[in-house]
Amino acid sequence: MEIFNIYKKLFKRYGSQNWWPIAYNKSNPAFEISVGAILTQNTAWKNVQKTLACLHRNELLNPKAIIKCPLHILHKCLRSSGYYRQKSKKLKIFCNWLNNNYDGKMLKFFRKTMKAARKELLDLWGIGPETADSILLYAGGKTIFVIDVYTKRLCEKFEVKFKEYEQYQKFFESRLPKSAKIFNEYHALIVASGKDGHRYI
DNA sequence: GTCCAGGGCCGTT
DNA sequence: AACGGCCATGGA
Repeated sequence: MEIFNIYKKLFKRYGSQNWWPIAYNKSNPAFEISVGAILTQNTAWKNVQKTLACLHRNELLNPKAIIKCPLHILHKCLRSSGYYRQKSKKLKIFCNWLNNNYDGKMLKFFRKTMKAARKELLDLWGIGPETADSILLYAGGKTIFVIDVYTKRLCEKFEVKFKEYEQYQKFFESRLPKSAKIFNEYHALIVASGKDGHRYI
């Protein structure tokens, strides 16, 4: 089945997913999205929501506050997201980078070309390809396709298998309209479908 | 009790 | 380049 047809099929079944879900900073969501993208690494979103709520409660959903926050306080909020020591460190590194280079503003960062922006994110400790691309697509509106474990399982169903992340990415991007909106919706639909074990594909 | 969640880093081969 | 171990909580 064609990749774009799978998208249409999933859309008909699951409808618009409205990603990325924003709970708090709706007027300036890019930072919250980036934090969520780091927190949800190999972790159920439900557990991340508790952390976001705690961060918001403690007025920690901004770069400067996280930079200043003592580690043991950050640990408390992050515990429910798992890997809380690593992820606390990741948030600190991300916030320091953002504050030092872009005045704490994601919008300044997103002025860069996508390739330069992607490389810069990947050079940060704690941000790999999926997290970088989630930030670029969902926080920055860049036209880049996010690959995750559900995407690879979907590919397996059609006996499509690669070694590298970027190969999966090219596979999808080359078979779809070059549209951030479609990339956005498709990845979210793949996650929705993956949670059902891709049973309707 | 086991397995998995909207991964990524690091050391060894 | 490839592979395994590690990180850690919470729900099914």
